[in-house]
Amino acid sequence: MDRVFQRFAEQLTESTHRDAAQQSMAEVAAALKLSCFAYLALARRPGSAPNLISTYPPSWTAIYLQRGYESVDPVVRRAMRHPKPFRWGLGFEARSRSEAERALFEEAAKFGIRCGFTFPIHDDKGAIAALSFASDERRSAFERSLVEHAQSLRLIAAFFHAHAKRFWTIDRMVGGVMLSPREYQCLEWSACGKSAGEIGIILGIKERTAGYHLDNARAKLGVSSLRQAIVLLTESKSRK
Amino acid sequence: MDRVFQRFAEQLTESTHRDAAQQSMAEVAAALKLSCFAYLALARRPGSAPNLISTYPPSWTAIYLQRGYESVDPVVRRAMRHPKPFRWGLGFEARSRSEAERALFEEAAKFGIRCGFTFPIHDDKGAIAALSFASDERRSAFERSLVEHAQSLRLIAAFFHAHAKRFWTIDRMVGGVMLSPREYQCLEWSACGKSAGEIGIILGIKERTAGYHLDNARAKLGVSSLRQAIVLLTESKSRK
DNA sequence: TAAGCACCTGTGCAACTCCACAGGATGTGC
DNA sequence: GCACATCCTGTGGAGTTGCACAGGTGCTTA
Repeated sequence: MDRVFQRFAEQLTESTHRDAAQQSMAEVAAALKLSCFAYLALARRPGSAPNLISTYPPSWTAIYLQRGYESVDPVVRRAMRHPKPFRWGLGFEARSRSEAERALFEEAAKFGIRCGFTFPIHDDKGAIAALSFASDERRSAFERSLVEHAQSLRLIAAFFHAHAKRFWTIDRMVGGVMLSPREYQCLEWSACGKSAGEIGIILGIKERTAGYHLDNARAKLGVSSLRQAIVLLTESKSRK
Repeated sequence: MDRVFQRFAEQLTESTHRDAAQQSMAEVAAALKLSCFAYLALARRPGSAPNLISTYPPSWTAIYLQRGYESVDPVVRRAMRHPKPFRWGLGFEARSRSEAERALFEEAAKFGIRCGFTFPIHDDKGAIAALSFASDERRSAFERSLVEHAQSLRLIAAFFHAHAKRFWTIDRMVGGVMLSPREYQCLEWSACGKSAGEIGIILGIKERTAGYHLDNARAKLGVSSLRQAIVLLTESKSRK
């Protein structure tokens, strides 16, 4: 079992994409006979989409994200309220559950997500996430494993969250400055070695326009060369 | 306790220097009443110095490293043999201990390092390290904490190792490739926006020579433009 | 001794960057 | 309506990069 955790630590630390992180957690879940897992990081801004890394059935996760089900998920509600781990199942919080929440649970059940155990994550920066392990029915191996490894899984949840949040490269904040969508895009392509002419072809604009956006990016970042701008871009990417 | 581990995960993941990593572990040790800790990563090549991150008394660790005591440390010997955690104290492995090993233990005792608990780390890549918590005498709080948190501490050891080994990355390793001193230097200046002519003036070489080194750096890194090379340089710097 | 590596330097030239000038359109907030 | 931000496009020219050719020295290792 310790080789499993050792391997998880290595893989997660070295993961630079969400697929690798997902794989590292999937291996832990398999070794502990925990079926499937879902790590859900709630958006900072209400109404924005959360971020998910999961081995739940893709047909279910696609629907969940598309319909914004995190807003009517009683597991999420509970996880937001308190960082203490909890069990859930079909009768979970039945008395305080809305009709929409009940419908969500019934729909998830059709995809084999009927019961589970969730580790809420409230980090120092105010972000809230949850790591859940789910199953289609209560199995003694599943339960035994959770009890036996509860403390380790809490640590694993914390580390997974600390790494996973770096994958949400969303905003265009570079060197403390916000670039426009086009400026950011052109700078990214330049960092890939593309010339203004090539960027123009890629984005369907003139070479001159691509150059214009790169000029703007340099000016905003207060640097005199694209190379310096690219350093700032790369640094901001690795900080997230 | 979970806030302690949560905080540790955040701090360790975000640490870019050994001081930050040391601080993250020191806080865990303090919270668990585990006195001081020492993470020792053995060198791959026999005879080379190990790497140490520790809150042991600096007067002791300086002597330990200077005299190469890892080669006569029975704790290290045991940790190299098997990844199972173990306790040690003044009578540790007395029967198989050499005179030099006995002397080492007695010397450490003078610095207040008399007993402890060690988590050996054997990673997938063959590297061997050990995380130890030590004390000047056996205290019930120390023992109780170790028993209670043994499993978490094993995970913590694995994660600490996965992160700490990044600090020993040899200089001038960029994108998995080792650049020559001059190549690295010229690339660093280029990343600051300096042209080959300017680099030549700075380093007291001809513009042509600076360009030659930059050409070599690009070739070694397998990229076609300096911009791409600078991305790799910046990434490798932020990973250290 | 020969080979490999790192460092040094010269030439030429097409493509590209950086900086400067100029023009336009659209959408948003006050 | 006006100001601002973003996006779009044209011109010119000096300086620089990327790629190619060529030469050399000194040190280390098998």
